[in-house]
Amino acid sequence: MTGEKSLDKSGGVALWRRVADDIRLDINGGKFIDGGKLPTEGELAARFDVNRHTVRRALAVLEEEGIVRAEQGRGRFVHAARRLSYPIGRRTRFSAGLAGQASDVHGEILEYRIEPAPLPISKALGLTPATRVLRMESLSFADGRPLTRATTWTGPASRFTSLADDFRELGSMTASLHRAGVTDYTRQETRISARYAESSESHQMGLAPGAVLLVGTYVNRDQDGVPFQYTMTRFAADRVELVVSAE
Amino acid sequence: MTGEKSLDKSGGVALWRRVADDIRLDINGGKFIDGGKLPTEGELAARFDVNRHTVRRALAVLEEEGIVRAEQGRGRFVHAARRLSYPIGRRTRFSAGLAGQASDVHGEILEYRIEPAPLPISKALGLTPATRVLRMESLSFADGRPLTRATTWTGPASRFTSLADDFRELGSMTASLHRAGVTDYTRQETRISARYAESSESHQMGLAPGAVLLVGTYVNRDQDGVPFQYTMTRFAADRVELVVSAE
DNA sequence: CATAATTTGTTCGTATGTATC
DNA sequence: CGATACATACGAACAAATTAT
Repeated sequence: MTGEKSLDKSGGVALWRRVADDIRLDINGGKFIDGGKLPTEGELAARFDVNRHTVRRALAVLEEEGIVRAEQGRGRFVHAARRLSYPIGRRTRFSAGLAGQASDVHGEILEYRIEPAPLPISKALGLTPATRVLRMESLSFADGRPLTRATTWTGPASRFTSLADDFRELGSMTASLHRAGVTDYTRQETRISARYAESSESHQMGLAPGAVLLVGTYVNRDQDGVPFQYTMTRFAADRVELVVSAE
Repeated sequence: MTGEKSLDKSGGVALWRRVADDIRLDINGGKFIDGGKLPTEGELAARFDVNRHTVRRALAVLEEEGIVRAEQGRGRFVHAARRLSYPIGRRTRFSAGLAGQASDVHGEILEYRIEPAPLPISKALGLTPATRVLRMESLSFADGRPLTRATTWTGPASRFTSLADDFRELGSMTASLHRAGVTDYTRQETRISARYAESSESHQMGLAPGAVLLVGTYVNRDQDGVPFQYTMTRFAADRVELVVSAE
């Protein structure tokens, strides 16, 4: 047996929430076979040293998320969703990277606007401050589930007048960029951090409040080495892992 | 201005905790200049639409963490700790990667044990199941603050009998491996995920309960291409970001 | 088939923590 | 600093569905 799982004093997070997070970690970490049976409420209550009600509340969360299914008199059963592997590299393309892992992959624009570039963006793209750029807020889905929430600054705006419309029409960033004369693009480096989701983000991605996000930021350069796009992509950490491959 | 910051119904996380997390995100995200003045309690209460007591409790947490400093009658001031950049690549070496960012970098072994390799480990290292390997639990520090918490399986054990002792003596994994005949090593790929810290992890790393961890897992191969080491490293997400560079 | 044991589902009550005013 | 309303956590008891004997 794995032994006791003791949880110490709160820190502002409810006990049922910590129990739910812990069980979810075990499920996603493969400690229960998919389709297998979860320990009973009583066993879990004993293991975490909490009341059965607290365990039930935690399990209710996981049922709402669809990773646990309860059957009266029989027990609870695991329905683990496989985590997708998202490749990070010099020539990463969104849909190509997920090929073979999900059958339906598509994107959706939430909002787009032409506006002066914020200072860090204009600096990263080598533009004079306040040059106008296209900011796009978008969601991507894999098999119907939200996978990423991205903010993309593309500029200067004069070079990418129809990018948003093209993306809406074609559903592919690579194809839309091609229309704007970007025949090829690469990224120099990707910075990866992690943090809690803000409430708007968890709402848009259908995540529990305070879910964990992987955040990747990078600059794309065109075939001539000119930086033209700054992207911040938030990944739902319980649905995807990032894979860095040496080339 | 960004407008209202509305926080929706709890989800098991106390309001003061969500306000604290939100302000910390803003500080770490660079929305307040280091050394600059934070909005007054009243302004923050209005912005988050909460009671002033709630803001005070949130700020008390941030003061305890040392990223906010209160001064009687003047206000509160930001003391943002710069996030370290940890390079991820084929030839990553721990201390070398942080050179120039932190003056004091060192490691510490919490525990080590020779034991049969768990199935995923033996598989990744190409060993027959249950071959004995050396498991090491370690912490690393940068400028006195815990930065990573790693679990390393090195095997087969017969090849690395004195690795733990050497590491304790030399304080360097690269140097210790050299003694065991590993003159050079590289990693093929790194998988990056993120999750909440378990209570033992947040305790060992001196983090708030439920803090966010970046988790990197990778396999190292020696100069002959033989996999000999499987590592899982947990990074405190608010102290470090990972940087993937194209080579 | 009958009954007991197991497991989830529900309803009380009580004490404490959280958040506002 | 209280007074108030609501969420959180525990404990005990019982009902309903399923499985084992």
